[in-house]
Amino acid sequence: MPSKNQQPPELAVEYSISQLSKEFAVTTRSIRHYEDIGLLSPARRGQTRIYSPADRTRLKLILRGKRLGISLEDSREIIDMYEPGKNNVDQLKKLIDAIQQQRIKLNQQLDDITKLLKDLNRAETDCIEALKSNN
Amino acid sequence: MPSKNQQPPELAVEYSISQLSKEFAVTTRSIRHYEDIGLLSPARRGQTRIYSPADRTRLKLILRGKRLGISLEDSREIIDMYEPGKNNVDQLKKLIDAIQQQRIKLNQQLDDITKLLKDLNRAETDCIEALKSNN
DNA sequence: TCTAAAGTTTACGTTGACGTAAACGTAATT
DNA sequence: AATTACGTTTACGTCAACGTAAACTTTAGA
Repeated sequence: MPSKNQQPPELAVEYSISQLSKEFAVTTRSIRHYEDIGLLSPARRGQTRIYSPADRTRLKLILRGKRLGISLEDSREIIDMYEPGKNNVDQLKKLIDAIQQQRIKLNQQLDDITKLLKDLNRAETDCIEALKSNN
Repeated sequence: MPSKNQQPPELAVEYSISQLSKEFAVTTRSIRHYEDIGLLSPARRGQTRIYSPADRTRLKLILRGKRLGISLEDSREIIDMYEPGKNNVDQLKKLIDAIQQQRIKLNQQLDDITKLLKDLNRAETDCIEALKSNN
């Protein structure tokens, strides 16, 4: 078993699947699924998966994407944006464009969220009103 | 056909399914699906569906939810929060709690989005850097 | 030594959110 | 009268994202 020590996750050098599963409250099945579709590729010690801090970060990004309703396929794209190391000029220009697309979507989400929050505020005050008059 | 006039959608008093479909760039199949699961219940003229401004608003809320990755079931809950008219005290307290839960989730999303935007900024500058040195 | 905990692969099942015909009705245009 | 545009219902299909066994191995601990 990798990393038996109970230090904060940030400091570990490797992780077992169940450690990550617990830390991020996601099933091991999901984590393996992300590997199945090529979003993760942890090292192996024998048969057992060994996750590096980098793997953990990728998982974190995947889950953040999920919370934003981003599909796994789209997450793959986004995550791959972060390493423009070996891309050629053409690729890089595409990347910049994709980044801009994402930004647009995120700004739309920002707008949606603020509106929803306002709606919730109104709904809450309405609730409190109703409570007062209903008592 | 309801509302043949070409005035801005806000001013119409009723809508056909294809009007809404075009306005919000969603298929009629989806709109009917939302009805199937009880998220919409438009009036009928004969067999034909007639959507009121209120129906249109509900659809708008559903789609906003979708953009935020909210499931249709959860959207139903949220939308139902907006009309605390005939609820009893117990229901209202539950509602306020649910509203608080949603707020937490939304604030988490806000955090996620700002982080993602920062990441994208970094990715973009990296891209531009790579472009410079690669030329 | 046996058991319990954690790991593995393989593979079929499920759920949500629609897509995609098929088969038909109605109403306006040509 | 026939085409076109829009509407309807019914029903099977699909795709993503896992859930859920089943059957097995490996390792740590009583």
